[in-house]
Amino acid sequence: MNLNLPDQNMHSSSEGCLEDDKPEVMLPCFRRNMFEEPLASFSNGSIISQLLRKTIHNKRALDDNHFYLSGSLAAADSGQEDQSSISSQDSTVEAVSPSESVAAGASPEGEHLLADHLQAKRARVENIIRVMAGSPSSRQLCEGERSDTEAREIREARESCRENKRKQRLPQHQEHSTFNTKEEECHKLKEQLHSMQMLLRQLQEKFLQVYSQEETVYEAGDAAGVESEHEILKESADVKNPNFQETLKQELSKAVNDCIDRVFKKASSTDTDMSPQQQTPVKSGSSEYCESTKGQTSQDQTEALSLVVRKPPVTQGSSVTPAVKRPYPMHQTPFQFSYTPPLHESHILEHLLKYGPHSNFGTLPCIAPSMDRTSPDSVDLSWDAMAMRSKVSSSHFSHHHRPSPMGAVAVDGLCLPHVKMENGELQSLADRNPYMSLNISFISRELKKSLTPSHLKKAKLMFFYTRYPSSNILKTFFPDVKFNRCITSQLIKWFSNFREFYYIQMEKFARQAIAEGIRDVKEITVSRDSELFRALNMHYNKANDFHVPDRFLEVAEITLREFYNAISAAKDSDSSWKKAIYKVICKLDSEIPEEFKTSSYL
DNA sequence: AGAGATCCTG
DNA sequence: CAGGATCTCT
Repeated sequence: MNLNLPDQNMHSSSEGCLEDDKPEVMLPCFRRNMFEEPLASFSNGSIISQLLRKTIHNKRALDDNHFYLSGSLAAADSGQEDQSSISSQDSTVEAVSPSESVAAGASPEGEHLLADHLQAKRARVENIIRVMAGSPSSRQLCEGERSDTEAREIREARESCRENKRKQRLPQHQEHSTFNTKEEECHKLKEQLHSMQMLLRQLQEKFLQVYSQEETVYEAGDAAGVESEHEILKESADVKNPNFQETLKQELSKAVNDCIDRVFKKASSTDTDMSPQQQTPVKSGSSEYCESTKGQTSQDQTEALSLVVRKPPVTQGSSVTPAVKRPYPMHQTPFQFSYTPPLHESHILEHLLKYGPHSNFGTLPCIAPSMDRTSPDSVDLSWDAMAMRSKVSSSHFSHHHRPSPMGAVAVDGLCLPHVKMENGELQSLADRNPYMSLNISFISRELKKSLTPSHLKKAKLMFFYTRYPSSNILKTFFPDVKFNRCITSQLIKWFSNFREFYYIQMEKFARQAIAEGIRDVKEITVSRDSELFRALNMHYNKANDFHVPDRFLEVAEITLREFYNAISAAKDSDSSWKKAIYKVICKLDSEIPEEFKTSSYL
């Protein structure tokens, strides 16, 4: 009554329209990686051919095809292959990589023969990769078809490998360090290959699973869908999946192929750096490598499939934390092959989401220099995990609208909100890439999850801006949450509880003011020093690491005055006297900062 | 009927 | 903060 109720402008703040999406945040790097980097990486397409050419006339070399087959199959197996199989793969890398065979392609008359060999070998390598992507049955077939002679050759090669290892036990220091470096690189390469192979299968499985759910189970709702999910999967998989499956296999095979090209190129360049004398004992290098990597393989593989990536120490490249978070910093790290982390599933998934399956996996952080993020492994999507990280640097989180305490490490996860923003762009991409949208939908869905304590914390902070969020707002601001009826209700309930506490405090302090003899409503104010504010801040911002917006103080003051007036007018005798107040307060919601839209905000 | 808000209780 | 009851609104 005696309060000046805010008009519309009062809460249509200057923070921008809710739907004011900002495509440019993401777009530049998106385009860059999608269309430029793959081109660059394709220029390396003939690496395998070059490497094969170098070894083609090496009569003493073991049949590397067998090695490839063995190694690939070993890696394609779900980590249960024995160590000797894996080490044979290692030795293969070594056997091919040396570049000492200068004479190989030198003789002109050998060109035709060489070309034939080259083609044949390349075909075999590609075939192996296809086997990698193939079904377990096809794999078994290959195993079964392997002749006894071949098996024996492989065993002999392994023996030779170990034998040479023993002979080379006492290398010169320089040589040793060279090999160590090379081992390190090759080991990481092997890990990456292994990871990709694992991912290949997982992606295939997920693809099948999700595609069959696409228009049936998921839309029908969660609870009911779970049980029927498998039946639907069975029914639809046979009809729909083959084409998509094949295409996906091809795409991933292509990616793996290119990855291998890069691997060999790197290995080759490493060898080139060696002195001629060091290059000569080719097998010694391979044997050393073969031995030394054996022990680590099984251990290192164990975490390569985790979606939640362990975070290494934050590299504070720049001294100052950026004031404005860039979801995809343009910062590019130099190509440091030796220090690249293992290829994680999350990398693959993110890559697929951002660039689509037709893009080149060479743009992945572990392989290519063009990382469009500062922290290659900050891929965890969860608000939860980011909140955990924020505890480390929560001291930064003290200013209004300060986007992220993570600073340079700020990550949007899969940037689901951005994906929504980019509908137009994505559509054009999807036109060129029919599987893009499919990837986006299923990957984002796969990675969403239920509410966590960190979501609760985020919701409380959001309460400073909105007391009555709609379900749409909730969906917008919790992009990493898999919404269903239950989750939505829970979130709504949270805000209901927040309001309850809020209104209880208001009534309490209003009565207190009246009891204190305050006669004029203008005497009632809410500042950051107020007891009321402290109570509210303690409830919604317990850690006190969030700067409560001034607008919330205004709203609190208005609410308090509403209660004061109502109680003063003895309206509280009416059972529904609060409803009028609620009606006023619900109009005072303001815009939630954009930063809250990111799943990684805190 | 279902969603959402409040009230009450633990 | 969750669960249940009740009420309102569509």
